[in-house]
Amino acid sequence: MKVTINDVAKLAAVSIKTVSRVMNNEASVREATRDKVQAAIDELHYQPNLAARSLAGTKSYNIAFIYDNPNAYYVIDMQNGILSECKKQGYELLIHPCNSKSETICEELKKMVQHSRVAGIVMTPPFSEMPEIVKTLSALDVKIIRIVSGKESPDDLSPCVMINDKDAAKNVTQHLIDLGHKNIGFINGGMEHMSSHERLGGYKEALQSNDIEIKDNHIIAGQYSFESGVQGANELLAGKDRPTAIFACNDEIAAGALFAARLMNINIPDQLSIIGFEDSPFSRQTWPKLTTAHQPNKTIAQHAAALLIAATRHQKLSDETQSFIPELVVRDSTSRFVQ
Amino acid sequence: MKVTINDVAKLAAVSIKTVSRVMNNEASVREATRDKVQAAIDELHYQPNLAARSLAGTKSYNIAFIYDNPNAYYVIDMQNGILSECKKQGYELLIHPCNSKSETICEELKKMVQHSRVAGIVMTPPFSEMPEIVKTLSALDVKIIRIVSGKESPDDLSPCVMINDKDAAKNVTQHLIDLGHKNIGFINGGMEHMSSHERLGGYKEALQSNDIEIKDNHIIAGQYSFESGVQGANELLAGKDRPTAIFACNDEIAAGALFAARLMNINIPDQLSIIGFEDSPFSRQTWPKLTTAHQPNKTIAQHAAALLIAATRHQKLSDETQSFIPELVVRDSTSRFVQ
DNA sequence: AACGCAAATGACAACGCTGTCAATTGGTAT
DNA sequence: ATACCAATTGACAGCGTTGTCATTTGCGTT
Repeated sequence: MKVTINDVAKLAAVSIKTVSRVMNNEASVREATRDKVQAAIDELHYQPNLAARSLAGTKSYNIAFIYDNPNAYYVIDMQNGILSECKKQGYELLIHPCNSKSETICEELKKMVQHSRVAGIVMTPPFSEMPEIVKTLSALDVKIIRIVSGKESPDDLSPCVMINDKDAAKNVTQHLIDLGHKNIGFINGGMEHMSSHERLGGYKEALQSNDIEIKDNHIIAGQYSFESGVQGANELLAGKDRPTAIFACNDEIAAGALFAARLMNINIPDQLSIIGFEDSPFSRQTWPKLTTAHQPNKTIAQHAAALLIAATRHQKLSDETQSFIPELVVRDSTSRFVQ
Repeated sequence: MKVTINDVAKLAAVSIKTVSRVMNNEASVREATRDKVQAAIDELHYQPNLAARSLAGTKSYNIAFIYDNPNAYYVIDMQNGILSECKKQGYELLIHPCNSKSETICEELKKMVQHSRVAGIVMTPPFSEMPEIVKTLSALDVKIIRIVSGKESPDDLSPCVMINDKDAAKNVTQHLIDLGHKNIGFINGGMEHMSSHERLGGYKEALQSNDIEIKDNHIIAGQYSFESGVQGANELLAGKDRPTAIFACNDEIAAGALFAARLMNINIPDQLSIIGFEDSPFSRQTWPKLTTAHQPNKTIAQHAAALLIAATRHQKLSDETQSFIPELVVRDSTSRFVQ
């Protein structure tokens, strides 16, 4: 029932140490030996015991995912991405939901790291954008990888996987401009998120490079929430200088805007185009379905996990840090502006 | 930095075995000794090494959560519930998202259980409602606990935590009846889910006990999705025998119904009451906010995990299996029927 | 005070693997 | 053929805990 390294060693007629070498892809194992051992491993369906492995070795085969995000879709996607890489590489994933606003969060995380003996940590916003936390944990003997919004690493505290919200927002805005819109409202997410700054930046850049005036009254400060979308849209649509399109900072806001417009008997997309951001399943549950920017969360997370695991093995991957640009997905909430 | 059981033993002037006994809450440790050891543990902030523990012991300190559910909110709640119990009891949680429709799912899960040496498994629908899977895994040396829809255990394959959808649906329907509604439509979820059957049953019971006729044309077969809600509502509201209230089998369906009604210029709740089920965050992102039944997923999952862990320790909890009744949450999508 | 016995404690091996370092191998240069 | 050296392989200890079983302790009896 239970196959140990010993069984494999016997079958392959080598020492257990050699089997161990093969398992860990270490150098200096003769090709012929490696094949022989691999054959035995396959025949017995041998799987190393993780507990023994991490007890004996100096290395750990655990990585942790630390998050604090109310958006369940986001978390699940990230988690699944990390999980699939862990599976591939024989790592265990420890999930740590926690409260980023807690006073003792630093202490808490430190304790967790020491107790669980994790080799590395994947951090998403807001943790990834809190330098104190990154600093505290860096001091421990763990590798860290952060998923952050931006075109470049915000600092040298750890490697990062970037989501290029700015360029994506620029493209999204350009889509509206290409449809003939010149009066484009913007409903922002909370300013404690880097992504809000980046998306607003992209929006502004697009307008500028098309010589369209940036109107302050068309930029609404908001939160990443449905309610904020309703409120923001009400504000934008109430004034006399009404925009013909709205760029909502994420899909929830867009859904709220959609709803507010509907209440005002404004037909979407004929009288008003609305565009979201993220492409969460949420964006397909609205009617009309949202045009949005697809943020490949699962892929991003998987890439981050791959980098992290490589780092814990002191390997370097060729494309160290990578930047992902969410891509425009055209659905039914945007259309050509007709005077 | 790294505190081992040895350090504690030295400080407390006892053997490591005694420390181990205290850590595991074993009997036959003198009170005075226990206190002495506990003091040392506290002073050094000792935390046992999980790898060593599971390597040495016959017991495993891992439990797995197996799921296949597109509803991210549901999964996150369940996961957090299990996680919090694991934390409390010093267990690790292995997360296993997988495809219930895969041909090889049984083999896959079997492999996982054997490799990860898990002591127990928490299963949610649809896995918990697939007898073959439960049987296959029961044959292995793992405890299983299932979260299922129903008032009583569907079988003796494993202990279950029940969600009493029927009584909850009855209460929900009664709420509509109490508001004066006599024409109540029902949009069902997919019939492959036990919960759909149960909720429909509760709806029917409520009508019957109030001597209200059950009209077949008021019961729409659907799916647990937004689209299904739109379609179901269209069907219900198109006929001449139009219901004055709709019981949607979950919040997504209800949101779809809400939307369909709005398109037909039917005012909610004045002209039509709509009620959902589950109380997912989703139900607070609609407008008006949904009256629904609160399903305490996190609590349910935590309870299930507690039972499972007790079982792996060969302990029995007093309230073996428990049944949860989702409770009515009145918000803004229902109102008194006025002729 | 001595005895008996259950309760409490401890010594030690074992869990399955990896790190260290020593032993062996095979190929190359003489 | 021989010596040499790097490449390959193996022996063995040890990771931090628990299970087993032997030993000691403390308490109630006589």
